[in-house]
Amino acid sequence: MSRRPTSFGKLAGAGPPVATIYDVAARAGVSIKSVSRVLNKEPHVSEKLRLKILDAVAALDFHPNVSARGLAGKSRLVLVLVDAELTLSHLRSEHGNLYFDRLQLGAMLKCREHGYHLIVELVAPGADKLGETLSSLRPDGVVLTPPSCDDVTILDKLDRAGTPYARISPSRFFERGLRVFIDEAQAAQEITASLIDLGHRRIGFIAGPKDYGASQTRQAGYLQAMSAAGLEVKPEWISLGDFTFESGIDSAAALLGQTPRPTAIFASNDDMALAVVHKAAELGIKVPDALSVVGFDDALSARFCLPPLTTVRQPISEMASKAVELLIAGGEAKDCTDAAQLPYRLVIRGSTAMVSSD
Amino acid sequence: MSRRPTSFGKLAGAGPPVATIYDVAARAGVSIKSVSRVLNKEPHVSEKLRLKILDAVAALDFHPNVSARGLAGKSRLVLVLVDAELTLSHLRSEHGNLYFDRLQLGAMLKCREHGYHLIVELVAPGADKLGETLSSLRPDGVVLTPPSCDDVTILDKLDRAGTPYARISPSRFFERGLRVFIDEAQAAQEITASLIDLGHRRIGFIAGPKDYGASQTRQAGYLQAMSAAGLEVKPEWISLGDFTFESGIDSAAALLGQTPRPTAIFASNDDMALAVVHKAAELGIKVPDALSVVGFDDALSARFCLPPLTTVRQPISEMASKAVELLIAGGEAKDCTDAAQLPYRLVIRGSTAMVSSD
DNA sequence: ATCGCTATTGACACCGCTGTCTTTCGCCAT
DNA sequence: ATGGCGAAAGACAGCGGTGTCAATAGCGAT
Repeated sequence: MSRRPTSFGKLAGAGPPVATIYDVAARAGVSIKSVSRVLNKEPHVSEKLRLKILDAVAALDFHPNVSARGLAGKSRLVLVLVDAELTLSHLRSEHGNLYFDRLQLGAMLKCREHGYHLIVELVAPGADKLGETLSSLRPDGVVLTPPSCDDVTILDKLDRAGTPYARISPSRFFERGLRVFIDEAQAAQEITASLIDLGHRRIGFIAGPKDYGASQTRQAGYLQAMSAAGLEVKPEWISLGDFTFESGIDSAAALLGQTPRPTAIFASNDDMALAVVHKAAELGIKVPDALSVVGFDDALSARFCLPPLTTVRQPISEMASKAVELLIAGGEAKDCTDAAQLPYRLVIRGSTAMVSSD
Repeated sequence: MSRRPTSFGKLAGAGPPVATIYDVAARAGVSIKSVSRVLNKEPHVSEKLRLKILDAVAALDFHPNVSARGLAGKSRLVLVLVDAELTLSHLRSEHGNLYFDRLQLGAMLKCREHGYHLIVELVAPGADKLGETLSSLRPDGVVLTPPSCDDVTILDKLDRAGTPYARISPSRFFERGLRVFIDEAQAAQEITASLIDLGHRRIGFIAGPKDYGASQTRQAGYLQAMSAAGLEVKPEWISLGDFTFESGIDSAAALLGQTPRPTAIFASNDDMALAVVHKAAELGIKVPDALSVVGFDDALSARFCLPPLTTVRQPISEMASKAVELLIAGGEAKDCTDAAQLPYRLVIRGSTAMVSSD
């Protein structure tokens, strides 16, 4: 047994005494290594010793020091990277956005459950400070959200640092890192079906860039819903966008210029859906009376535009929780899953309605 | 010079090599202590050495390990305690709330500025896990917001742990911890004056509990504005509440039952102001047409009720930034301020209007 | 050239815990 | 009893920094 002087009870000026592993070991009459074994649920500890140690731990209200553990092994820190531009734009617009609240809540609770802690850091495209943060903090895992989860620079830096990361709803590079996502094909199919149920027959679709996996998937869902309903899809009903508002304007113009024009448009993301609403207003087409519009993502703006957008919501909080879970599991075993699919939810808002007299 | 084997370049399985202070020392041909001195801007380092070391630091892209520093000295961690109930209720209500986004952004940027990191943790009344978090994380400081910044249990635990904390907009125990706040008296005076400017003469006031400092201060501001405008304040115009919605209902009933009744009511917090709006609707009194209502705090609900509430907004982001600044300064010097006052802002919304024909 | 002093610099212990390796213990077979 | 063995428990060396104190260097005064 070590004769190292225990710090417990010393009357240092700063804070009151805080129990260390040495104090616990001394009180239980064992070596610190045994205490460590119990704390980490390692095998090879007799039940008798285990109980004695647990007693001492409780009596001293001992909690292992994160820094010390981090120095010797895992940091037990999970880093959440918050996108700088996105955050700033939220703050500028007076719109509330629950994305980060939900995200953090989910991540935080899961962290707590496992004795991990959540560090929040801002990241700007280019990720100047990321390398510094990684090497000085050495988090056990990083949670990424759109759009930064698709930023090559960031992914590269993480790979180079050898830090595991979980990407929430990535829209490309599907082979990189751990991933948490929803079944986009199914969701796309379902939201298309909801338009069909409202009586729509001529339903236009605005695709995303063809090199984005998400884009392909959503289009497949749209096509499948149409064919399942026995509806024909005219080639000109599908317009190619690139997920930006601007491209949405062009696509909307192309779609709405047709005769007869579609009575509903499914834009494969909210930005483009917003553009459709915008263009429709410009053309004097009333939404949802004369045109139903649906998007995808439940973006911040979707909730606050006029009319608010019917779209697909992802369960952010659960996804964050799952992301942390995967990261922690990944640190403890090699044979763990590297991806998880969660249930989505259709959010019906004011931008859709029964088809008007056709 | 130490002959300790440098870890730089070792081909460990996990991550790529990361420079340590030993690597820097070796490359610069100095002792690690000198490197440490330079990193911490300590005196007693010759300019020549300093430059050599800085060169090595840059060349190796070295960033000191937070865990190691934490173990030996300061943790460089700032903890933000997020109120559990508040957060959950935000999530339940579909209302957006920028409070935490603003708070975190401000705190985060200031942390980054000083090489600190932000840890976010949930805290529930009772603060079960707080002791554990404090003793295992040993943060250099904690940022508290309402309502947890007024929770005795939490303050006690922090004091007992000897952890410095900064309270944002505390409403009691003004002598405890570091404080960041706005000039409530002045703000109350100004918002009262704004009612007077709208032509109101009979302005009711709903006070908070008399043992709350904030309450006293706001009332003083109200009285001062009235007297500055040469307006009399009838005793029955002041009703005592306790900052809860329920007490606001009672006070509103008392105030609105008078003849002639006030044309405007200043409730000393938003919850009570909301209650006034509620009671007025019940009595068939239109807000703002027949009654102007103002609150205080710019609470979450203030923005989203109908009509949205005119109130006083605190600069959350700046306050958080200031809080972190105070905490960090406090850790480095003894003679630092323990309180800071920041500018507020009147937020004029739909609950106030020119007084109607009297 | 020598002494004295202060400004630099370095050696070394230590922060609290985990990984590795050794020692010791309990128990069964011989 | 005696040897063999796997499980239990401990000793000890780091992890990457910081604090303390001793060693050294630089430099004006004598």
